[in-house]
Amino acid sequence: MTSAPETKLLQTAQRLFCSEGIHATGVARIIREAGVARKTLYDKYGSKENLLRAVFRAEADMWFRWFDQDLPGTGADARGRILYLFDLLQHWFESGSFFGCVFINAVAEHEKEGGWVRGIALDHRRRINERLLSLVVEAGVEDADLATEKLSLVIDGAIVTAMVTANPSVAAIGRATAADIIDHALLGRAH
Amino acid sequence: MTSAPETKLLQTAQRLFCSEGIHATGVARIIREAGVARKTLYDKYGSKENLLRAVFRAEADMWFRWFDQDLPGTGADARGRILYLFDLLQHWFESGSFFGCVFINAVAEHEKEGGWVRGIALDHRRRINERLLSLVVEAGVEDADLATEKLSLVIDGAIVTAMVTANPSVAAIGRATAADIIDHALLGRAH
DNA sequence: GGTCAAGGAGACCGATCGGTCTACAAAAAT
DNA sequence: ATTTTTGTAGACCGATCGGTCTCCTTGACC
Repeated sequence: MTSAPETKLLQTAQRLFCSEGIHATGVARIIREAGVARKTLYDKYGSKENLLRAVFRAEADMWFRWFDQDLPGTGADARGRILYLFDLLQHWFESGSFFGCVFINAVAEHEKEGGWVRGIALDHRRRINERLLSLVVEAGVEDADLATEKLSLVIDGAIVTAMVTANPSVAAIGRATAADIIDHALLGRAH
Repeated sequence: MTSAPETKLLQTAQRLFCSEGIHATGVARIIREAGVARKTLYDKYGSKENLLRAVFRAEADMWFRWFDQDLPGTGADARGRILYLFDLLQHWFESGSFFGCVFINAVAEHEKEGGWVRGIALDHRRRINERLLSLVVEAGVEDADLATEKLSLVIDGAIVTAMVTANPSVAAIGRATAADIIDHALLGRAH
């Protein structure tokens, strides 16, 4: 059974927006590679912009699956789950369909002052950092807010570096850096 | 005295490519805001793509000024110079003309497989990491290659986070993370 | 003062953009 | 079996894209 046109469009757009860029991807190519009529795209999504919003939602869902299902499923302690997040990142980088984070990429190629895209990316970032923070707090870190900001920065750095270098193993660099951050913060507590 | 058309074009392109995106910036807007004739752009640069290459060169020059002039000018030791790099980053973020790294942004909005843009960004990255590595070695870090990769990742993370959040103080987060990395590595040596 | 290159203003080109619309086939619902 | 929905194929629209070209002005140089 072949997926519904709506799903096919979403998956094709997700792939093309990330691998080729959003502006560089015309609707003609999306519908051709999705094997779908032009009218169907506009019946389902109304505009290219709304299709992009759907891609945003899809990638956000991936992150929430990580936090709400995969991480708890490990049974590890908070520190272990934070580090396991980087294993999930590596898995993403290795998937063959990784060409950067669609939020970051979208901000990069849209107007940064007054545009709607940056607002959506900020929302996403805020929600991710909430989840991160609760892990950091559970790990018993001293200055949890600072450690969370550090980890968030490392995650973004790993994503961008993986996009530029096309080398999935940068996730391990991120993981080691995260360990430095956490262990330094835990040391500060003991002392 | 007003700058030469060539300079005006380069500065305008640098600003617009970063703040609005490369594909989203038409040559009509570049020449309008540069106050220059369309023909002049094509006399000087030949194409929009070549203008982008010139913008790449300009941003690379900024980094090399940092490494070859600003950092040695501090007179600090290697660890201090590495940390001072994040003060330079903060200065960049605060400049009002910061809208992300043009290399990263360009990769984000161009084809990632087989395109020429990613190659240029990789070259830039490699040259920056060379400079970083020599600082890390001078700092006396144990596994200098690993520490360099970590620092490079943190730099990219700071740049991207500053672009998305428009908050220059993330440079301080990056600086603190860099300190975690270096101190952890120096600790490993002592032990 | 005459010459000539540099640059501005803007018409113009083919291609492509996002988006709309019509015509028709397949399938689902009744 | 008939109606209604869903989707495809593709013509078509105005706008904009990057790039070329002509015409004209300006200012530096001899």
